[in-house]
Amino acid sequence: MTEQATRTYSPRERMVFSAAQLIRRDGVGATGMRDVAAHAEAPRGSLQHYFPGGKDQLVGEAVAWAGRYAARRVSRYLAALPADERRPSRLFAALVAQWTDECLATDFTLGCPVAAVTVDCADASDTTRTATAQAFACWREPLAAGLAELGVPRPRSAALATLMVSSLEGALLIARAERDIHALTTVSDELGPLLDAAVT
Amino acid sequence: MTEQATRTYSPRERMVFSAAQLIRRDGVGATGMRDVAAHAEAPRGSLQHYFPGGKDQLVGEAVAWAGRYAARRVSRYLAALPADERRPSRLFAALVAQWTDECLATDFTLGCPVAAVTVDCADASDTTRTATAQAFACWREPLAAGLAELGVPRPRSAALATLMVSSLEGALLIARAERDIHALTTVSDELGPLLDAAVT
DNA sequence: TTGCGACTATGACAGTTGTCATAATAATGG
DNA sequence: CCATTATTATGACAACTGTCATAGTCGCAA
Repeated sequence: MTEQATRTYSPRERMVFSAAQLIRRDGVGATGMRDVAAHAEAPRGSLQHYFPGGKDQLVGEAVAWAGRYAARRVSRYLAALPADERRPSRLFAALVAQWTDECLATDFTLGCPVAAVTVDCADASDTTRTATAQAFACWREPLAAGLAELGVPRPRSAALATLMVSSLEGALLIARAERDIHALTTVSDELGPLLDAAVT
Repeated sequence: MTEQATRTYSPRERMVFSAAQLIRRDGVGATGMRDVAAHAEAPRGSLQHYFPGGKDQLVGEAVAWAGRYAARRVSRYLAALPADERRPSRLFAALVAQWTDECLATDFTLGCPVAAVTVDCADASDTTRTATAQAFACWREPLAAGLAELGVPRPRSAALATLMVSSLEGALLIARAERDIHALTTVSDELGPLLDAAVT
């Protein structure tokens, strides 16, 4: 979420990226298309060219991008786990730490774009709602696979993956409201033993 | 959240109530003040009279109302627990069931107003952000007290309360995106044993 | 060159938004 | 009854919003 997207990325990609960035900070309603173009340093006229579906399409692609990004990050953290820390609790702690660091670095200005779109569009636009559902699935799937790889039996690993995503998402919400990391660390600490106890 | 607010409630109360209702369905940005007045069947001119602070004040009061409501509900569920089910897992299950029923009854059109305001206003308006923080605290406090009453030692009960709120809030988000109860029930089932194991 | 496609520029559109100024009405206490 | 306040009514304001129509520019192939 933090890599520079000024060059080597096409204007189209930058607009999707910027949309996700602005949405997770201000919400969908407060994010105008003109703002997106400006933030992406992309020409305004390209909006209707690349996104003929209008704002719905742009928001949908932003959410899809965020989902793929989150999935990639899970795989990366799983692969980067030290040999003596290959436990579910460590994977979860790494995920939480990522959000914690981002919260502190950005002074709690950024949330989760998928959560924002869910809250703002779940009842209005069905296409974007579907996009959020797929984004959550996209996030949960590699998590469940990772837990299985760490020794959690298969049907259970999926359930624990949804528990991880749920508590992480909720804790992020609370952290942003309180401008305090406490909820995130609490969730990580409390859930750790439960996760490790699920390995056979 | 479902009681009829047509009579015996002042126009002012109805507007706050309607604001919370509309916000948790459409988000803050998509909820206009004219919509709130119309939904509350209140005169439009009363808006600037009762809420001279503008939309910020109205949103803030709606969130505060939602926080108090949630707190009241926790106490009620705690008191209503059958004598042979006075365990933390049952309290949590009751809370989750409440949201589950509401999701099914309203076809997943309604979310949590506090979450919506957090996502939409955390970075924009600091007064409403503070309101969301207080609402979360308002919700967590009686939960921690309830856990303590059920036998969870004091410092731990607060941590488990934030874990409960976090996972519930996140699961509600996922449920709304997927239009499926599954995340809510999963969270309830998986967290139950952990909660009961904390009683001394 | 010519032509054709991809991309961009620009301005206008109708519909909102929140907010305010102003005035009329209802209620209440003297 | 009057006077004072609480509430409501109404219209207008400027500032947006997303979307569209139209024309423009660029690069590239024939």
